[in-house]
Amino acid sequence: MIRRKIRELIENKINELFGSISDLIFEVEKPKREIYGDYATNVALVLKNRLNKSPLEIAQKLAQEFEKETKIFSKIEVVKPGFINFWISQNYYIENLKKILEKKEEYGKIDLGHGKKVLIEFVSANPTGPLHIGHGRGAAYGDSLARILDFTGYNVTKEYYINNKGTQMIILGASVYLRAKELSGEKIEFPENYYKGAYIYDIAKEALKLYPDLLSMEEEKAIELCKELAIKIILEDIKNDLERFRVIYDNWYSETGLYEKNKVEEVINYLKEKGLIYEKEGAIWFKSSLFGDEKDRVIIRSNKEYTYFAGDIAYHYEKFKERGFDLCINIWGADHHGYVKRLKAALKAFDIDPEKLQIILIQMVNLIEGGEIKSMSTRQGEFVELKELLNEVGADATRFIFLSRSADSPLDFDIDLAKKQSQENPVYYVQYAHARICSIFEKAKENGWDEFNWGRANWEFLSNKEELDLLKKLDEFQDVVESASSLYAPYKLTYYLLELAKEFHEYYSKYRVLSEDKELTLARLGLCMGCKIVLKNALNLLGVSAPKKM
RNA sequence: GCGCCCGUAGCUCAAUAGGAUAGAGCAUUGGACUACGAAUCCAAAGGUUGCAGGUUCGAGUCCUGCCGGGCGCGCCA
Repeated sequence: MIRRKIRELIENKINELFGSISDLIFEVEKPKREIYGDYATNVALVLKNRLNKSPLEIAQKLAQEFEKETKIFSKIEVVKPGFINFWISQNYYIENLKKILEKKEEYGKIDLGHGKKVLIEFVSANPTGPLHIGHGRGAAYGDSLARILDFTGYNVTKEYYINNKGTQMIILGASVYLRAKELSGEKIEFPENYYKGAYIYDIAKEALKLYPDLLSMEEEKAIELCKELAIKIILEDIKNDLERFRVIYDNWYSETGLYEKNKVEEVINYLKEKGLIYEKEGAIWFKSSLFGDEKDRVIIRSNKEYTYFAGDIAYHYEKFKERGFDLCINIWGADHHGYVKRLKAALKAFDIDPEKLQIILIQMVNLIEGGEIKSMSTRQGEFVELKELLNEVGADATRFIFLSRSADSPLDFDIDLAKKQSQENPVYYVQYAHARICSIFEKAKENGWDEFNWGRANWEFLSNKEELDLLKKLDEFQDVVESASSLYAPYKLTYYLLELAKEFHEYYSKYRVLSEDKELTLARLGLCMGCKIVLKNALNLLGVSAPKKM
C-alpha cells in the first residue's frame, strides 16, 4: 500500500514543481538490496529527457520535498544515476497493522474495477467425458481470478459454456449406443474416432436400464436418447467434480439455447447485411480475414451444420451487446490459440473493441508419475481425471500447485509429490504457518488470555528486525493483490504466501510470543494476528483453506 | 513452411510494465526439539540468464537473426 502512496506523492510533487507532464511512466519498486532502502523510484531518470535537466538535479529537488513527509519517511537518499531511495518509518507500518486488525477479512481490498461488469468464462469442456487434469488447471485459475477480481472491485460473473451441439455429441451418443449393443451380447466394431473411455460403458448400462427397448428402437432415435442421457450424466459428473474443487459457477450457458433463441441466425443475418458473408463450395463463410484473421472461416458447412465458430460468434455478440459486460475474460488451453484471431475478428465486425475480450491462454499440464510424463487423450480414454486428484491429493494441494505457476509456463504436475504431506509440498508450508498461529492463540487462552484488546497494545515492543520485516510484508499484501488483479496473475499470491509463511516461521523459531511480560506478549500476539489474517485472506483468494489444525 | 508460447542453479520455477551485485524451493552436505506444533529453523554450496548482434544512462526483460523444446495451422471441437 505504501507503494501506491509513494507513487501518488511523486505525481503530486512533479505537478507542483514542473507542471503537468503527460504519459509519464515511472516505477516505484522494492529494491533487491536493502542498502537501497525500502522503496526506490526511477522517476528522475525518466524525466531527464522531458525536462532536459540532469537526473541527479531533478532527484535532489524532489527529495527535498519528500523530506517534509516525516510521518511516512524516516530517510531519503539520492544516488548515482538518479534514483531516489526511500526508507519508511516504523510508525507507518504499525498504523497498517492496526488497520489489518480492524479490517480483518476486508484487509487488502482495493477498488480497481469500480464495479465494472466482467464475465469470466472458463473450463467450458465439452460434455463428452469427465474433466481431466488440464481442465483442473483452468478451473483453479479461473476461479481464483474471479475471487481476485471480486476482491478488487469488479462485478464478476463466472460462466461455463456448454458445447452440447454438433457432431461430437452425435458421436458421443453413438458411442454409448454401440456399447449398449455390446453389453447386450452383440458383436460390434468400435470406430477409431468414437469415445473409448470406460465411463461410456457406465452410461450405456444406465441407458439400458432406463430404456429397456433401446435396442429395438429405430437407430437414430436410440442414438438421440443415448446422447441426451450421456450429456446429462457427464454434465452432472463435471458439476460434481467442480463443486468438490470449490468452483461454483453463476451460469451454465447452453450452446443449444443460442439456437433455440435464434441468436445464431440473427447474428448471421446482421453480418450478411454488412456484406461480410458469402457462399463458396456449398458452405457459408465469414470474411474474418478483413479483420486480421489469416483466412476466412466457414460458419455453416455444406451439409448445413453450423460450425462451433458460428455459435461462438453469437455467444460473444450476446455477451457484449445484450448482456452488457464491460469486459470478458476467456480462459483457454494454449492448444486453442489459433482460435483467438478469428474470434477477435468477429468482435471487430460488430464494432466491439477487441481489447474488451481478454483471452488468457494457459499452457499444458504434464502429468508426472513415477518420474515419467504420461500422455493424455480424451478420445483414447487415456487421461488422469480431476476426480483422481481430488481423491488422492485433495483440493487444497491441487489448487495450490496449479496456481503456483504463471499461465505462460507449462506445468509439470508430479502426482507422487503432490500426494506427499511433507516439506516438499509447499501448500502445507503455508497452511502450517496459519495453524501454528491458531495454536499460539489456543495456548494463550489456556494461559488466561480471554480477550485481546489491541487498542491497548504498546506497539513499540515490536522492535526486532524480524518484526519490522513481517510488518513490511503484511503491508506488501495490498500491492500484491493489485498486481495479481491487473496482470490476471494469481500465482503472484502463491509466491507472496510462501514468502510470508517463510518470514513467519523464521520469526517463530527465533522468538517466543507468549511470555511473562504481558505488554510484550500482547504486541507480539497482535503481529501474529496480523499474519493470520493476511495468510487467510490470501489463501482465500486462491480458494485454498486455512486450517486451524493439521 | 507459417503463427503463438517457452529457454534462467543438478531439478521445478521467480525476478513487480527496462533498474542497482539475477533470487526461492527441492535435491546435496553439516547442524538445532525438557519452553507457543520439528509439516519448522540455521549454515554451506550451486550461474557466461540457449547463441550472436542491436537499441540506451542501464537488457534475463525490448528489436533482428540463428539453435533447441511445446502447441496450433479442418466445411473438428
